[in-house]
Amino acid sequence: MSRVRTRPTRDDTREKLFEAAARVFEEQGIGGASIEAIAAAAGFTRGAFYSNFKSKDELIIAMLEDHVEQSIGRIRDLLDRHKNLADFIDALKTMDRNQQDPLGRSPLLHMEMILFVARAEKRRPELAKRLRARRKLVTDIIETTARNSGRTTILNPAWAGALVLALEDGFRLHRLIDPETTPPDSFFRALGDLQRAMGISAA
Amino acid sequence: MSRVRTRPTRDDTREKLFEAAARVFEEQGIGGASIEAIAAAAGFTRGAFYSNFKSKDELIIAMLEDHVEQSIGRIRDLLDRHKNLADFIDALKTMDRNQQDPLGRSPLLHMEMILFVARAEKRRPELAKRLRARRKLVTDIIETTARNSGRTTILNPAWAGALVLALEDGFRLHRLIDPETTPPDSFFRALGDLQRAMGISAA
DNA sequence: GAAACTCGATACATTATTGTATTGAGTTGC
DNA sequence: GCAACTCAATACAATAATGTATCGAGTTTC
Repeated sequence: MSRVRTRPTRDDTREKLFEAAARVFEEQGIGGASIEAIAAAAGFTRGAFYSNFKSKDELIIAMLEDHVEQSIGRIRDLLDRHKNLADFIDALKTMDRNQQDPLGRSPLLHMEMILFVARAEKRRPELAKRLRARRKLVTDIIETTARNSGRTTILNPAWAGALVLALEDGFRLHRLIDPETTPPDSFFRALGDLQRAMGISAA
Repeated sequence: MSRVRTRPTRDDTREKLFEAAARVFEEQGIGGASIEAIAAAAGFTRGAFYSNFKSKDELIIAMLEDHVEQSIGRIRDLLDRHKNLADFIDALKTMDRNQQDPLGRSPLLHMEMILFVARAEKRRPELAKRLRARRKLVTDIIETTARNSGRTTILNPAWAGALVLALEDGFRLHRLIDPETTPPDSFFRALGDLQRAMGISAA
């Protein structure tokens, strides 16, 4: 260990580039952002960028890996800490706000990334696979929860997961252009409706 | 009127540029597409492009106006021709496939455009307004239908519209990266569930 | 049918963007 | 403490993209 570190570590630089890229992508879109703009937003030159990533694609892929890993980690963690459903959902509500990774923080960027993955499917099928794995984790949780909580005739448990995820991203998307009629809690409100609808089957 | 027209009309050219832009945007994203690439895809040079549009932004805005107008028109038309709900939904199902405007045809482009509008909100607030108007038309229809069909305690009619639209775009989005678990009829299936859930309230 | 007009092509100047090769300050191993 | 190494900056070459000005074939008007 040196006495005083005057140079940031490699990880610091990468992290700064992630944050900067997120800001630039949000403003200009992934396709519209130049490497120069990203590096500058992070307070670096292009040299720093190329020293850390081979290309814009590689940066994006690294950001995605990071995000999916963190997201899966958070979900597993919540699952361990909150055994009953109500607690779990409560924890979800409060957590959603202050996230460390840029992708989880910005709905616009989140959408942008999904489109990137869809478009990159041919070149990079592993990206879509990662997103599908994350998706499957969530749908499985929901399916299990639905099965255990009470039987239903309205919705089959396997289907419920797909529904919930579609609702989440659907509201996220619509909130971008119509926040007035799409309050932040729309998704959780829909979740509540869904739970009630499934409970009702016993009637 | 001349006897034989050897030069295409202005509208033909614009239409070709729309189609070409849709293809290029789908492949490269809006931000990643150059004017050169769009013009070339349409079989023109950049000269033709600039003769018809001031910039890429203007082209996109024209495409959007076109799409929203057509979409609203189609909805109103369907509404007139199919007075009862079941017919209306059936007509929706069959119509969804073969649409003339590029934006309605490509889910990826549809999403891309929403992001464009969200990002352009500050520069061009009228775009988001148009999308919100289209959105309100649909939610109003759903609200009215829900009110007339049978009262409910599970979902309030005003809320049902937002829910339906979120589902539509949510499934559209997820189908891009996970078509396996998101069949094309997912949205209609969810619609059916929703109808049943609302009907149940009487029990 | 000739003058005015339209629209896409071409040519050109300018700026943006990219990727690589090299340099040098900072760091680590021994 | 000095040799090897790391990493961001700088310089450079090449290409990509933009926007404008101009030209000419085709079209309309009278």
